[in-house]
Amino acid sequence: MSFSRNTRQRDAVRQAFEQSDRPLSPEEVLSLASEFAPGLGIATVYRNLKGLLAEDWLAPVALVGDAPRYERSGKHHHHHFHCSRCDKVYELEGCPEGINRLVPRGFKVEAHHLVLNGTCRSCVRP
Amino acid sequence: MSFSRNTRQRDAVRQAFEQSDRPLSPEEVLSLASEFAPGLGIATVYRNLKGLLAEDWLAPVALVGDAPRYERSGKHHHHHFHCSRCDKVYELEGCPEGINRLVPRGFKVEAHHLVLNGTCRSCVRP
DNA sequence: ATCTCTGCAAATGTTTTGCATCAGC
DNA sequence: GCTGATGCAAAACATTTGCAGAGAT
Repeated sequence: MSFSRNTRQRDAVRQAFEQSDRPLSPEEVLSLASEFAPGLGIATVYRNLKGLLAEDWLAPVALVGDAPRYERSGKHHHHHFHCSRCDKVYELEGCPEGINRLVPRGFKVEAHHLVLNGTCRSCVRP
Repeated sequence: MSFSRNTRQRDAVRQAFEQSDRPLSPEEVLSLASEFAPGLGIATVYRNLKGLLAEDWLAPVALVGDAPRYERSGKHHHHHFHCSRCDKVYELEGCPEGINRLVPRGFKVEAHHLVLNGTCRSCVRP
């Protein structure tokens, strides 16, 4: 095992996520974290994303037809809403019942991811 | 509007999906469809995937930490299980209750996607 | 005969890696 | 001072596009 050093850049990436209430793409992380660590490079963003995913500080969010986003893990359990008009991703509270009923015998479930697609409030009434 | 011609290659791509009971990646499509259309190029696969998505013959499946897959749309409503050991994607019957309860007021839901992650039966007992 | 589709190769866009240097510890 | 982390540039992938020629209608 190796330790991770606490660099200015890694802190900046973490801050980007702490300050944001929605999942971020690598480019968004670069632009947000650059304020705290000027000169930050995209390669460093990717390296830190990978590291923070490995230590489970971040979790990936998969979206249909769009690049993956990342968000702080360890929050309370929640799901997502992906607006097809503005592409924003919102967090949803709660979790539907009966997910375990879908699991075939012999399969072992460790996690689940639910994404609702549609139009968000801002886009419905502009 | 323009019409799509019925080429050997397009048929081959469609056949790949008809013969498969699970979502496919572009590379998998290339290798399966090549049997019906020798010499098939990856660019043609991508062009046909795009076309078949546009005419709603195919639907994309987003996976956490893995490239997107595609499957025939128009099947009965179902969800997916993604095995983190062998990376296969299975179809699940049924749909959990109460998804609409998660939707904030003013949001309009058009679709939802649920993916369970874990270990499939073949990988649990090898 | 027309005009779309194909294969190839080049172009793009995204993510990863090699390497010299920098900076935490 | 040691060693992991960074920035840059190049490399590796994945996907898209331009173009000349093949093939569907």
